[in-house]
Amino acid sequence: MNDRRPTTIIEVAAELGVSIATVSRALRRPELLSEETRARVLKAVERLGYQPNLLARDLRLRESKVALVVVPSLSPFFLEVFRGVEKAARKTGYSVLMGHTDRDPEREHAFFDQVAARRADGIILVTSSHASALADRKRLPPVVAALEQIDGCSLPAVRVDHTRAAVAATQYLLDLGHKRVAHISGPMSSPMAVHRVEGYQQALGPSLDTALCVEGDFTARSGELAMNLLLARHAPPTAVFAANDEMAIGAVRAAKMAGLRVPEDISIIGFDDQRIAALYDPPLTTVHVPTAEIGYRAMLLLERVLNDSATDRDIVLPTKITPRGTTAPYRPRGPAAPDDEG
Amino acid sequence: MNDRRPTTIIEVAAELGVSIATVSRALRRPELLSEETRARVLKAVERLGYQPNLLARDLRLRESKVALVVVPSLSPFFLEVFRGVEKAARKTGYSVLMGHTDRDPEREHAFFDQVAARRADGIILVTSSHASALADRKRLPPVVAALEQIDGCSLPAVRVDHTRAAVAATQYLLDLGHKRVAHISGPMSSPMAVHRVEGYQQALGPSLDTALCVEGDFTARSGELAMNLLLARHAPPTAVFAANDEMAIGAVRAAKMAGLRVPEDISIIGFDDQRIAALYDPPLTTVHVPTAEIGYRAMLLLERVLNDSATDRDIVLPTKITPRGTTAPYRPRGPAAPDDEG
DNA sequence: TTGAAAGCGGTACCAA
DNA sequence: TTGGTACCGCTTTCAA
Repeated sequence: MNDRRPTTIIEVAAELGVSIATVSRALRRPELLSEETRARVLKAVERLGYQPNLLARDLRLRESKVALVVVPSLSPFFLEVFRGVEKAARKTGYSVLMGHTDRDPEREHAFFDQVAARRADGIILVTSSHASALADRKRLPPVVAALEQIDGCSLPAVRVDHTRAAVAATQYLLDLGHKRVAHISGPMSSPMAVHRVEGYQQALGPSLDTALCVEGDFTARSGELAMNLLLARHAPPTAVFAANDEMAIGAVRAAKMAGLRVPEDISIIGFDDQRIAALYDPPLTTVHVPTAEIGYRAMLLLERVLNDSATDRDIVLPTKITPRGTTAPYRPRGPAAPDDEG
Repeated sequence: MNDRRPTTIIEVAAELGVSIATVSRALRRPELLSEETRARVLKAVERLGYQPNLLARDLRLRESKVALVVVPSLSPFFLEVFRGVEKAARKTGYSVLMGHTDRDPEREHAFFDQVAARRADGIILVTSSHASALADRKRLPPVVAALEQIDGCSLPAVRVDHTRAAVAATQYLLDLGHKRVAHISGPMSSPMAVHRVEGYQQALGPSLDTALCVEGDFTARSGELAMNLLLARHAPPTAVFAANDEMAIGAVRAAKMAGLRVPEDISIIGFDDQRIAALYDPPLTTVHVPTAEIGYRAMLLLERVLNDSATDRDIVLPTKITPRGTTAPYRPRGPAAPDDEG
């Protein structure tokens, strides 16, 4: 069906009796050609449906104009970052290759190799994994970190301050009057999760009760499990800060299953503000992270890194507590209402 | 920082005093070399950190080993398809480029051009838009349709039968005893949405009430709006089939806001079985679509199309009603419970 | 078993 | 303003 090979620059040139240089110029440096020649060439290009072979062009130009986005997993959360990257890429004429590592260092390496092999010009690393792949590499490809800085490196980065945001989330619950504020963290293998616990701990200071901090793995299921554990404590929390929205939703489910009303009996705050947060019932109070914006800026930053080679910036974007339906001021609870006593 | 240019095949050859052909062979056709030479070359490759330039290789070989996945929008739904594609790609040695069109024909064209320009070998079209870009193209790139066949073409495809699945979904509600079953459809600009309405209509047959069919646009918000409309009818539905999960969730919200209990007062079934469906409260009854599997098979099919050039298959995968918490047998409802009377 | 060399399809320098 | 041509880095005949 598709047996004819694509038109090449040689055929276009032959068709018009001009040199291939002229055809090339008509496309890349039209100002160098006479009005007339340019028009003739362009018309022929159109007629023959000529498309320059990017492989050849890129080989000659030593650049591929593609950016590689590497995410740890294909979740809606990272998808938002990707969306931002893509938008910026379209604006700047880049194509975007996307890959996920499943937190496998071997696969991380494979993506770096893609750059070494010139399939991409640079990498946007949206990863929360340790920079294992980065460490033992002789030659680093151009790379920008998104979402958070890679531990131990000081890459150009576009990110948020996870610790500060976690402090704010915890403080938000404290300000609501809650005394026993628990935390469901992400896996300690994820630096992002670590930074968020640190914020929780900072906010609580000396009043920190380690029994109220349970480790999850960022899935809803783990949030459910963690919540069950917390509710089984003899002094269960009245508020919970979960390190991401999925776990927060799991926690809400577990609370409901245990017969608690959210937010009347227990407050829960998530993190990220994924789409599901606003959609959930009740809508989830959470920390908004400008994911798409991060991706957008990261791509722009990568472009600068690729061009100037001098840029070395660390862009920190603000987060924002977004109150919705899963948090409420603390009110003492019990089997009966307080005024039953009197 | 990264000023040294990458090692080329020439440098490796020079280092060893062999020809570049030998180096190339060590990597691509090792069996042609003597044991000893091969070992020497491989060691030098390792030592120098040589990575063949894929641009050059691809130019020579006239293939890029990249597949382009084109989706209409960056939603978690399409992400699942992508996940499957990526898995198959990894297995078969392809890289995956992803792009979304926002249903803009111009951008669809742009992606086809990427193939014409040899940045990718073929396309996996996960689109529900009309094949506008396909129609007015002289030379079609190798393309596989995923999720559904493109109207008017008969591309190799991996898909589900949307109409049949919609019949089953509607029938499921009917079997539950519901008489007034409404439908919230996707936008009629999407063939997928059209196929799903058709199923709804088929299942209802002559008893179809056009007042019970409202058009949405696949967003939760539109589901909410549609539901409000339906509840305002003087004979409101007792069951609703929404053409995707997001709209179904919007419908559930609207029902709750209107003071109805789901599923006691009204049953709602979605379509797709996105992740959010199982997470929602109550968990959404829906039609399971094997999205990742579709992507996986589509990539495998594309590879065959690219190689054999003879394949022309139409693979239809099964869907499955997945009962969860938003549907229940029909029971007449009123302002008071039935036994309040006695 | 190895080497020499002809491309793959462009870009851009140097001349004319 | 245009043409001739030397690359870009690799693969693969064809010969030795």
